[in-house]
Amino acid sequence: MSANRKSSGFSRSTEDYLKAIYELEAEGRPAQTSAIAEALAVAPPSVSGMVKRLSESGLLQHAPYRGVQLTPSGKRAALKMVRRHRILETYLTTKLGYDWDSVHDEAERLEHAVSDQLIERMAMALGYPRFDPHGAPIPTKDGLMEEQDDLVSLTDVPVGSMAELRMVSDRDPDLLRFVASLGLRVGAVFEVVGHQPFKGPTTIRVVGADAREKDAVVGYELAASLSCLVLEGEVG
Amino acid sequence: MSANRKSSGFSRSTEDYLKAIYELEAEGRPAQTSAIAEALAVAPPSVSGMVKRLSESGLLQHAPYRGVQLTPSGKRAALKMVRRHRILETYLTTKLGYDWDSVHDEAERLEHAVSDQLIERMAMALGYPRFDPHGAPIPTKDGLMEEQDDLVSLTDVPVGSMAELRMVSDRDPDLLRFVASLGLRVGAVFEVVGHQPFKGPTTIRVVGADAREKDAVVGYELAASLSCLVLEGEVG
DNA sequence: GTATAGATTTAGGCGCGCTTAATTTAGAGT
DNA sequence: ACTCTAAATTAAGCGCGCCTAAATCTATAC
Repeated sequence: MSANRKSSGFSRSTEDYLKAIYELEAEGRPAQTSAIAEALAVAPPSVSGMVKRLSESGLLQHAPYRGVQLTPSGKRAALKMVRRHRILETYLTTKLGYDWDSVHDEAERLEHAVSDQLIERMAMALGYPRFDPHGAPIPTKDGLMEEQDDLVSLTDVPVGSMAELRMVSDRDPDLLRFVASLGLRVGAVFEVVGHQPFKGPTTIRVVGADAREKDAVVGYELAASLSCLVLEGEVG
Repeated sequence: MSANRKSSGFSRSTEDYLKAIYELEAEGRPAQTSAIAEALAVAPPSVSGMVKRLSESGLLQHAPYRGVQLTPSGKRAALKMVRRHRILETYLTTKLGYDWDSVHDEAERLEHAVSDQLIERMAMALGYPRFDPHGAPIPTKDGLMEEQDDLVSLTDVPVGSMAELRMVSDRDPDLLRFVASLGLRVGAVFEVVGHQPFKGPTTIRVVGADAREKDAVVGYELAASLSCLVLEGEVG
């Protein structure tokens, strides 16, 4: 009889590793030791050790010196954590008045402590939302997640197009606060005025809530992390 | 930089020990090693080890072979956990439809993961409740807790008196379900029909929601764990 | 006053997840 | 083909919190 049994049956660390590996795979990158280490803020040898344990548990496959891949059961567990995280973020924002820049850390801790029952009750109270406050799709209980294949990064939205902000990473609170300060939230509509070359900034014209327009300049790195839906061809 | 920093700054185990010791002290019993061990379902030597660490951290005083006492800072930390637990129980019951018999375990896990901010937001959403669903008083943010000195155990309510159920331990879900099945909840009013001697059962007549009356027989152990307010002298 | 039962502490050890230091491997460049 | 670098792994060890077994203390009974 060991400690640390929650409803998932995995340790806190195990849950963190699975989620981090899932997110790396989802970004297309192969899940390398160093990438996992960086995501979890641990030293690479810690990852080697944990990867060994996880592959012995059948949660992932390990090609030594090459990388790691989730097995179906590992992916299922990871998606469960993603669902928990996003339901929690949505609940905290909708029901308890959290801002979108402050929910991540809270959800990060709670996702290891909640029961399946609590998550389902929160989901029900929210009307089974499909997206979290940052626009990320919420996997269903059965581990199905909507594709977002029509989204492009702001850097790739053609000049002159109208576009809608659809998704921002929840990782960096400062970034989220800054984005909000530009008048941008998920669903905000704007026109792309121009891209500077050589990874320079993008200028956009945001349609504010009061129908006023406001120009904003967004650095390349930030623009690259904003996922948008291009609305139509050219403007007027 | 070690792991496991939450807003409280203590490890999960530390929080559990402090709360358990607090609850033993609150019941008047001296907090002995074996009592702590039983409360936490660990072996006595584990307690000796942890007590050593906790007293080195200044959270409690240890008189070897005698027992343990919380220091002011230990008591503060313990009351914080009690507040968290009771706010969580109240929130889950009031806002998410949990029954009073199923909230304890969920709160037990969540209390280690929530931030101070989340607890305060929940408390606000609930209108700063003074009691949890089992009738236990909720300490304030500053660690003040209402006295409940007018309550007596059901075994001590005089025959013929009317009384009101005010508090039940949240520990045992089966007990709580059974109590509910008798028509008893916090605030329920009943008449004590009789006590059998030699630790025999107590018979009560519960005033139901539909104003019908229902007799119920309650074993001694259970009766001892029901805290009641005696309403007036004799009936009729 | 002493024997003894029961509680407590010490001793020794384990698993998890982390670290740093040393070693091995993969893969790119010449 | 060989060298060199960056990434990954192995080696060794630590802290926490748990365990069992053994030793020790307290307190009660006689």
